[in-house]
Amino acid sequence: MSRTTVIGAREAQKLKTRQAMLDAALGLLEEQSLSSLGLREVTRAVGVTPTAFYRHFRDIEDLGVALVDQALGNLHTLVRATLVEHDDAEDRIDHTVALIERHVRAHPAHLRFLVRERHGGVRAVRLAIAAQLDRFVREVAAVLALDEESGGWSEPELEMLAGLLVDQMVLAVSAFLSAMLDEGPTTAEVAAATRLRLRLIHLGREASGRRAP
Amino acid sequence: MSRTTVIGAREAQKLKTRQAMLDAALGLLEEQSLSSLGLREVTRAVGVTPTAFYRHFRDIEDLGVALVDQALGNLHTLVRATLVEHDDAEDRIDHTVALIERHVRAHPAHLRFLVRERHGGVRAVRLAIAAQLDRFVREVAAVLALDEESGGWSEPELEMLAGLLVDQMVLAVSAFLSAMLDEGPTTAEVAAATRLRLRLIHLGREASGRRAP
DNA sequence: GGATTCAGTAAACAACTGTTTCCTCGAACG
DNA sequence: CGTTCGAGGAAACAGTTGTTTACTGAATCC
Repeated sequence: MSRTTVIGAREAQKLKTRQAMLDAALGLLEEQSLSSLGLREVTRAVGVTPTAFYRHFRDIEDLGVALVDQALGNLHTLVRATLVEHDDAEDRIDHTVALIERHVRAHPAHLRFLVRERHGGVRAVRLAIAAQLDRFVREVAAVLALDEESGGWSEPELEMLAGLLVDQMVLAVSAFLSAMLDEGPTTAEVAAATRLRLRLIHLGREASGRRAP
Repeated sequence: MSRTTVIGAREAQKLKTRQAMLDAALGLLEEQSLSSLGLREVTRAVGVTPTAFYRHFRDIEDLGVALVDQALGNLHTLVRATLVEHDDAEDRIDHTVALIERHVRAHPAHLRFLVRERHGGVRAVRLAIAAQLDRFVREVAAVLALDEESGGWSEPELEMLAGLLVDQMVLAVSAFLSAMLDEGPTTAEVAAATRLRLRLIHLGREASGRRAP
């Protein structure tokens, strides 16, 4: 399933420094946004010459786009699995919120980058994130379509619901990150509030199906 | 109701340059984020010396915080008025979405700044925006409390609902802004999708009140 | 095993940044 | 009316930035 190319020690080293730059950039981006990140900052943090940067990226914007894919990488499949695994509404909500909290704790920098640059100042990165989230929305919609309660729901309606849910997840990620910095409510409060919101949305879904689909 | 201080020609000029700096900054921020905005950029755009900047702000962060209040200024009261004016759910949704679209067209730069810096790289600005939005949430909750359907709703539950709605408004603002730049869906599609979302949330509210409040 | 490719280096470029110190000159005050 | 005050200007400061050009030396290819 995974396309692996046999790899020489030559380009192994290249990939290693490339990844080092991405990691260093992610670290530096915890306290600033992409549009103020300097290419010299990145290379300095890695320990290479500024010129080496150009062997891997055209400019910082290019690096940002590369960063998007890594950041959204696993969350897709994790959420999908959680949704498929549980079909009771309350279970789904609890497990999804717990999953998000765990994921934020495990990869704070990646997710901070996503949340920050989703509406950030670099157009190409904004578009890359939007494209990834769109894929995510369609995946979630596909899972929702399997539920019994999706009886008379059209595809656009399901995508609307999925979009609503994905936005709630992103907002939850942002709130968890704030909680970890002691800005705003605590982690427990964020989890509780998110569950409440998701429950309300679920009720809306049920009610919507029951009257005019 | 408005506290107006009698004003000399002296500080009238000072306020004028201060406002010119805020406006110039807002313009420059359409294509970058606050953390990359230079104080020299701002003064150059206004046509004053870099040193003049310090007569008005300690640094760019300070200017950013000042910008927050201007940006959120009117939307509060407009939304409040719209909610109070209509109590039919469908009317509320239609008028609120229309109001948001109009407001985005009228003040794109202010709103872009808000959406961008809400999760942006400058902590003080993030906190200022969060504080303003929190006030907004409490205002909306207060209006919702007047509805009949808010029978057995506790205050935290009402604030949860209000928070959900305010987040939807912010997301709608962001989507309208993207539409104006021909990123993503068209303006009409954004309006339609937002109305769908708000309807679903309203159904959830009704259903939630009907069973366990 | 010799030729070639290419990741990373070294040094220099002009342009820009935030901040300081001192100065100017018109309005405001007593 | 003379004095004080304060918004804005001039010039210089040491650092920083992105990008170019020419190079080295080790892994790869034939």
